[in-house]
Amino acid sequence: MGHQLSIYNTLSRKKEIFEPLHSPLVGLYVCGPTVYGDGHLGHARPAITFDLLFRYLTHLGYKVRYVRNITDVGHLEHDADEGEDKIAKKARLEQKEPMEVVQYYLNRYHKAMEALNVLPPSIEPHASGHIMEQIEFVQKILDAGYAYISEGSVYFDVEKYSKKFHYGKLSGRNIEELLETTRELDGQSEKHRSMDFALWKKAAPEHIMHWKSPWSEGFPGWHMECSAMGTKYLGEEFDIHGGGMDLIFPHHECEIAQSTAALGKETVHYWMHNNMITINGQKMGKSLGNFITLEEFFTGSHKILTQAYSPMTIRFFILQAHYRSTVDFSNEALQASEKGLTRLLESYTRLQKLIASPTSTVEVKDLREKCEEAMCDDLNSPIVISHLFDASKAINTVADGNGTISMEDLEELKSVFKLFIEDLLGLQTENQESTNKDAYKQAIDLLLNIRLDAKKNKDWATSDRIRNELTTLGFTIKDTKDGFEWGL
RNA sequence: GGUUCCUUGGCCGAGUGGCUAGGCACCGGUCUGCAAAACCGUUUACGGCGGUUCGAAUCCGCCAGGAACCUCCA
Repeated sequence: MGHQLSIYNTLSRKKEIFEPLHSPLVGLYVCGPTVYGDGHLGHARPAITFDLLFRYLTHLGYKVRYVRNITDVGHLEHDADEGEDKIAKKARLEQKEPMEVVQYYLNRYHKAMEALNVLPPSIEPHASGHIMEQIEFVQKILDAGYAYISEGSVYFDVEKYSKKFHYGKLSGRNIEELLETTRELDGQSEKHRSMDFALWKKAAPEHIMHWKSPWSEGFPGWHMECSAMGTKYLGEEFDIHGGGMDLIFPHHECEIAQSTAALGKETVHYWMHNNMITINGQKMGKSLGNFITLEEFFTGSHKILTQAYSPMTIRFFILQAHYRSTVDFSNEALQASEKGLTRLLESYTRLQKLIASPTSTVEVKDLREKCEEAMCDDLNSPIVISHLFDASKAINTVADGNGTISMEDLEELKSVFKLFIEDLLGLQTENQESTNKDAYKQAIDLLLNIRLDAKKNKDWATSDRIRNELTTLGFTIKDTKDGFEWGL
């Protein structure tokens, strides 16, 4: 390894060399979904981004503890302190237990993640399973003097906190100004200031999810779960915290404030944020109603989609852009990704069948190095992919008989492709259910061998019939110099 | 209004001072019974105007357009 991993830290707004606190151990926390609806394209972005990070850190030899939470309580609609709990609302509408709603959407989320070949995290804690930890965390903030109790709810005192610490350091918000302009107390609210946020909320009578606490029968504020669960599983200081850019404010800013107030120190060393997926230049999101669920992508059932897209196409589409860029959805862009992915994976299949020669006419020696370099540069997956395409051109040249490759180079190329395509980018190479059955494979081979004989006898009718009928069934048939290739 | 960021060829999308990104599409060619695939070649760029520099897509300023956050969102 000639390179050091550098990652962009939102705190400093620049790339920094990654130095773990307790190498080889690495703590990674990523904000997971609020499970009150089906996962959409937007959910796939952080999942895939941090899956790539998880895989790469592991490849570098780190022992990663990856925590991705499940928000199943406390996430309110409309206003952080006034709206209805999202899970509870869904449960009310569907006349179900809140946990029934949670389990249903969580199962579907897991299924989608598995399809996208996103590795499961080491720990997937539920907010509702850590109420005690959250109550203790709130108590610590109260004890430290940075929170106040009002009508059974507990609020974070942003003004007091900002006298000693920097509230706004992550989002770049200037809180001094806001404090000036909101000096007047708002008599309508339990809160002293509009910018104060809830650590614990007293449950209104209609709320169906509530727990006992020293202050009231109620539930934790949304930001609380990440502070409590992150520090519980990764320690009071840990390495990386990730999530979508839209969570920077208020969620992550509040998390920093909570942890700093309670523990007196910075908990997170590197903050990483993936950018948004847009549709017609606008953010794709639940609240905007312009989202397409992952299920709809896989089946092509959304009206905006001209076809179905496989999970691997979605994954490749996302990896073809850098995680800190916005990426704009369109059928055209997805179809381009689909074709590109096919090209890449077909050359990978061809690679397995190449015959070595005494010498090489293709250059493969620095491929591994170039790919590692790109990954180390803040996970630049598009560059990795461009290098792999260069290599796939070399593979095709050799496969066509227009070049040669030595045994040494061939082994290196196989090793690099396996590492980057399968292990790191996580692109599954074949549909294992359909092509792994030997009898099935041999039957297709038999048909195509019959076609080959027909071709030799210039029996084009038989030859074309076999090709056309197989094509109709969804196969792709390609003639090569001395035989054929096929796929589904 | 405040904060942050973006504008690259027909489309997507890297690149942050000099060296062909890459993919998709298009066109020409090789191969093929035909087709597909593959390979070779070609074409289309850095929002506008200034500035710094020997040299700028890349740095600085202004202008235009767009986005995210400031209320829940990945």
